[in-house]
Amino acid sequence: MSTTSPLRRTGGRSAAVLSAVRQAVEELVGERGVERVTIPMVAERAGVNPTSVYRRWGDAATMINDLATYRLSPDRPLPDTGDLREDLTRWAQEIVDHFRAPAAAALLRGGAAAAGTGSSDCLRHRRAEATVLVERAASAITVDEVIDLVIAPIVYRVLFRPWTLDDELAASLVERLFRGR
Amino acid sequence: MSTTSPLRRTGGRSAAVLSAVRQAVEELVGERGVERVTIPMVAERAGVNPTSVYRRWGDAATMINDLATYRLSPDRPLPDTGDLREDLTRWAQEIVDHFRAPAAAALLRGGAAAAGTGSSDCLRHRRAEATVLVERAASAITVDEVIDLVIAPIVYRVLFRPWTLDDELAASLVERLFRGR
DNA sequence: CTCCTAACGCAAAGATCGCTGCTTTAACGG
DNA sequence: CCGTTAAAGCAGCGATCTTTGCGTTAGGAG
Repeated sequence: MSTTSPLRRTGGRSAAVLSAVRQAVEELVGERGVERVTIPMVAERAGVNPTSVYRRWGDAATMINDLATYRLSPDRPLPDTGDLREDLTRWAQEIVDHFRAPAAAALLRGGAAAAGTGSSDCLRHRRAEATVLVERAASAITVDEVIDLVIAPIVYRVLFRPWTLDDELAASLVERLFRGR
Repeated sequence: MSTTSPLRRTGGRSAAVLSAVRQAVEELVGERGVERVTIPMVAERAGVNPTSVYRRWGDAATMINDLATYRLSPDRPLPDTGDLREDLTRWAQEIVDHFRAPAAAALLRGGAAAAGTGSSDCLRHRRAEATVLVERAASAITVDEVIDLVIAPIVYRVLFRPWTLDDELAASLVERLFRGR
């Protein structure tokens, strides 16, 4: 009997399963979209028994939420060049680059689909980051303007016109934000 | 044998099925969220045989995307006041009003979710409409600007912040389009 | 009105999924 | 090492979804 803490097994086989499943989820989400990823599918590609996945995560949504790591972690350092426009450009570029990965785009689609039911905004971190950048610079630019003029067009393209996510997009959107149209 | 064109049946029973399915999908997507709507479910509520739905659309994602695409009738008359700004404002207002209905918002979520699998854009009619308005006026405003500055912010709000779809939104977005920020 | 056949309904077969006992393996503590 | 037991594997069940073959209904053209 363990008196200190409930015994957990984190290494060896468990770690291998976790790793294999994580990679399989990322691949499949990118290939088929969040909705069309099932646990038996993931298990097969990971070379793991479906039961193991069911026992650990319960259902596909929980699994994807847990594993599909947003490469844009909330803890990552934000650009801080001293120039708001430069900061916003780099920040927007990060976001565009991120969503060019099919898996990331698929996750955004899933987030959009779920936004109605779970009232959770999967882009709230981006909004928080915009707030930091804007308030730090004490500029006339508002957060809502950043959302409308930079984030919204990026999101629109990711969802409906992903082939228009080109290298100049981030810079030109931020330019428009400052220039006015 | 029809020599002119492949015979299609659009009226009568087919139209009734389409209408019933459309209403059922809107209701169910609004109630349960896009991911949890299945074809047998839709068929039952529509009073239609599931086979008919499978034969017409193939799968749930295609069906939802198709219905989301046509929800705002392509045949409806566009505003034509002689003033581009006024036309765009009324047009944007129509769209905002439309998406304030929870069922319409839910369908857009479905369209966004399904946009990945097929390369279909359920907002392509809105883009076509914008093209008509802009080209008719021979203005300096481009279609892409209308999409980025008017449609994208509306879509972003519908998906992630639906409570911000207020009465002034359409007018203020169009104003920004003309004024430059 | 009549013919042709697209589109629908029905029913049964087939596939897939999610779950649950039970057995087997191997991670961690002593 | 050895013992304990967390976690993985296996097999099989029920439910639901999906497909398919075939008969029936009714839209559209002549």
